Amino acid sequence: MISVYNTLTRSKEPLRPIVEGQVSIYVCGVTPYDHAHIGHARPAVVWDAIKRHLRRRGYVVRHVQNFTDIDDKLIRRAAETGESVEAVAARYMAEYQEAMAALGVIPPDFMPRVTDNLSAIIDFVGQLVARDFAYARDGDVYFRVGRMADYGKLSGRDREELRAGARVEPQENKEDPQDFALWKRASADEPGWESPWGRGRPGWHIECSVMSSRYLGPRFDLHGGGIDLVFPHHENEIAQSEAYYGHPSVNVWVHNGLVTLSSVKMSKSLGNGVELLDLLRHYQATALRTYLLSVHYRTPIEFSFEALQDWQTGLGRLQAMWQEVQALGPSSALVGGEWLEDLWGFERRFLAALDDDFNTARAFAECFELVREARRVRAQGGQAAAVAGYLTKVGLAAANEILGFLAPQPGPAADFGSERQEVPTWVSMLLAVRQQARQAGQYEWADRVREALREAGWGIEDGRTESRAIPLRPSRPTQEA
RNA sequence: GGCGGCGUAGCCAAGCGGUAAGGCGAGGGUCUGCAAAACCCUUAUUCCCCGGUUCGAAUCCGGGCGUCGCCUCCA
Repeated sequence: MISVYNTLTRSKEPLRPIVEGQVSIYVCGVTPYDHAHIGHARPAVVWDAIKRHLRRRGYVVRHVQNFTDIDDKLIRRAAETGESVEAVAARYMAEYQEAMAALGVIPPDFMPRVTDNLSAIIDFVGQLVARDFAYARDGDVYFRVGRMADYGKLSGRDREELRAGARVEPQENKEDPQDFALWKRASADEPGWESPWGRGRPGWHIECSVMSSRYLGPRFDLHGGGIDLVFPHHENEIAQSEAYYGHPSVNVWVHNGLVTLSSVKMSKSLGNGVELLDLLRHYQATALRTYLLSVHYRTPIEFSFEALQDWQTGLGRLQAMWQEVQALGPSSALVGGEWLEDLWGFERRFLAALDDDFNTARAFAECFELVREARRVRAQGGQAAAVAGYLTKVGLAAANEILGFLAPQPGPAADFGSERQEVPTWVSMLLAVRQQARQAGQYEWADRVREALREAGWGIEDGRTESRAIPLRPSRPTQEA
């Protein structure tokens, strides 16, 4: 039984799909007006893991994630660069998808865009107006929040408090400061679509109500997004959809914690090393992906290069074990002991962790314990080692199906660990001479060469029979002052 | 000011009523000419503070303090 934390009820609930054996998911996507950054990757990676786990548990999953390809920020950006809104959106949508592919994210089954859903949006708004849930004023259309008695139920606000706190500047045209725009009049130089209320564009919230129901039906199982979207976005979405359908649309509201960036002086201006394509140049794609899964999805992550680096280091142990066992096959040896049951039980424990509100942090802990136990048994050698190795391979493969920490993903980022940087001739020649010196016992000279190479950016590892040169690189992007 | 999180070893982080997962780091060890790499072992009598409930609390309740998010565009 899978349990999921529902923001609406503030408790974990058993997952009870509307249609037996199927799970429908809608996740709020991005507005492609700037580079994709680490914060955008979290919901994508988290939902990717959730989806893979649901599939592993036998559900047929239908997953929709939108692009908000028309909005004020996009219009502003287009004005700055002198491009069309479509061109700006297309560029950043492509970048986003490139980054997601590198992170091993299975694309959603549908990625609807607002601009492809205009007539449905206009119809939806028209219905709300016709039924008095909304009103038009000078080409704008507003939702009448006062019509919804339980407005505020998701975010735990009540209308009186909202009014008292009223930071919402009363807009001239609104009947009530809490009313929000379903449709916004477009000025002559802005993109717009013809509608019964004149030329305009959709408000921010309406798209999700329309597209979720269009692709998943008037009721669906899970609605995701960042915790920052709870108010006003999801609150308003609930108001619209429930006004339209007369019943709740969403079974379970699932919100991921944010990636906060205070330590890297994050602002919307970016350019500080947290852009995904930039990060992917300096860290393993698998490390970046799983760093976001190393913490429970509802816990906020205070991003730091150090924490990411530490995680990558630890992940290397899992990857090293995989390298060691991936060629092993089943054994005919009949061996066993307590360790056999431990290794055998891995997948059960791993999946149980994920059943519990998708606890990827605990799932990873199981992986590390699997590897440690396997190391212990393998150190003893013999048939037990072969059997333990094979079981570990099976376990890691199963875990990797969901968490995705092994296969380096194709993409702009060469995988840090697997990349074979070309060793220059002068280095290999020096290494060869040094090897002879070592065999002759001239260690003092050999040590000096090692030191000199280190300063030149090459680390030397002396093995039993040969020495290797490893490129030393900065482990993270240099930060601008 | 209102609403919602969070505060667990040097750092990151699970656990959310039954007696502290996991990772990094650190210390010790195996291997090695040494070093590195790799691997093994060790590393919180205790969970921000003060009260309370309970046979029993990191976990529940009340009150503080700190911190983050939202209330305006944000994943």
